[in-house]
Amino acid sequence: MPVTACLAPSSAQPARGRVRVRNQTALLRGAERVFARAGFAGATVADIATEAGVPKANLHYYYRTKRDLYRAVLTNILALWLTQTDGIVADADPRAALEHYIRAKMRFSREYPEASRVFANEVLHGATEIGGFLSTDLRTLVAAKTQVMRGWIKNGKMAAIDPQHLFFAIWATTQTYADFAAQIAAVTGSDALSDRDYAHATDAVVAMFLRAAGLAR
Amino acid sequence: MPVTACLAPSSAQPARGRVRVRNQTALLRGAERVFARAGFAGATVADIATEAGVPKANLHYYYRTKRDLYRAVLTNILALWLTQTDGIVADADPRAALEHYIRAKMRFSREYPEASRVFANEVLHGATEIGGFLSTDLRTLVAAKTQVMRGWIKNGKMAAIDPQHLFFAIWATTQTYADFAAQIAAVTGSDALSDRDYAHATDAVVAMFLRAAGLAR
DNA sequence: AATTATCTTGACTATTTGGTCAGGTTTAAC
DNA sequence: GTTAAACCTGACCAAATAGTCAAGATAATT
Repeated sequence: MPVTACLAPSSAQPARGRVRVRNQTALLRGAERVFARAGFAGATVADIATEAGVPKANLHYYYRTKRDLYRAVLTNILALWLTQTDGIVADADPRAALEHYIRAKMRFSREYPEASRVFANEVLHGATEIGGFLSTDLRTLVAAKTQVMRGWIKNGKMAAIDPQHLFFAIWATTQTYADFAAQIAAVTGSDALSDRDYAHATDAVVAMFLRAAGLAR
Repeated sequence: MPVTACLAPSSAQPARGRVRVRNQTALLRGAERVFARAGFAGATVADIATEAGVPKANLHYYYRTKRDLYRAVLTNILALWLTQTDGIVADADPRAALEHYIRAKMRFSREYPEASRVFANEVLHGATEIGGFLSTDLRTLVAAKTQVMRGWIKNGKMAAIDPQHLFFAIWATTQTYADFAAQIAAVTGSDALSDRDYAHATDAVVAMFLRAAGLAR
């Protein structure tokens, strides 16, 4: 299911009617899929329009350019990227907080693989559209959360790992199950991971990072 | 430095002359850079030709199609991807072997970021060109190495982590320093990681995974 | 030196693609 | 019901792009 399915379309413009909402939602969903499949450059507006079930000219009525549409898709995705760190606060139990975060990230990869791939593609090619978000919102968030972890470490509640690199490793590992699904499928010899496979993968990843952080039971 | 700089160009065809070698090398180097920057769809043959310093028509003399050139670039990259696991054998010291592997992977990300990005982009979009490689060579290699690790685990020389997911996590984490450099730079607030930063990152990653595998000193 | 094979490249083409637009249709407001 | 705003879309266009080609230049071979 695309991220777009659970968010009102681009709140930048006032929703002038329900027709607008319906069409923008369809376009954002289709765009997310096509951008995930082909990247920004490889996606064609004709493809997106077909996927969304609207004529190409109609797409341009709602989004003046392909880039505008791309940015709208990214905005929806970023909204989901920031959340889920709520548990990481000073007086929380480190193990529970970290486990919760990792499981949430794994669930994100499972439920929104297209969103994850669009994001990955964007960053891979220099984050030209979302560079601002990364160096402000995300950076601020990470600064706060790593500070919390440094506190945990100082109090002996967690092993002395560099919290920033712990975040990088967690992001990379959890996203790999969406972004590099083709590689994982090839190596495991299956077409796609089943629910069971995913649950097992999640447990394995959680176990790895908890042990890495000195938080294993 | 591009991967291509240290490999003879496409050994598929007999190198008929030194002119051929020189031009193919230049083209592969240029192509690696441009594909890394823009992906397959986003790269233009004109760009690649310019980057390589040859006329576009000359590019097509050596590589009939853009796809042929892309495949040649990938072939060079894959050659480097498989190596470096030599240390992971039954009678090796698990800690030394794993540390060596992780450090080699981090070095790869540092030295060949373009190659890493081309590979990432290819897998991200379904691995249509290298799917065969992944499901044969890589799969076989992983099967062998995970078998070794299962032996280590059985003998109590290593913690009971799923070796396959350990590989996925190591690949994801080490590659992230090349593939998601934009994100890392934004979060750390620097333009690019210095040698010191990279050395520190490597130590952090090694420490994390050794602890995760129950191999920390 | 002659001959052949390899290489070089400006000019060209067919196709794809992002985006426009004018004129028609539907929806909402009163 | 009338009017205005929002919506729809087939047809069109300019730009970009992968790939071709033919004629000339260079290198290799004898």
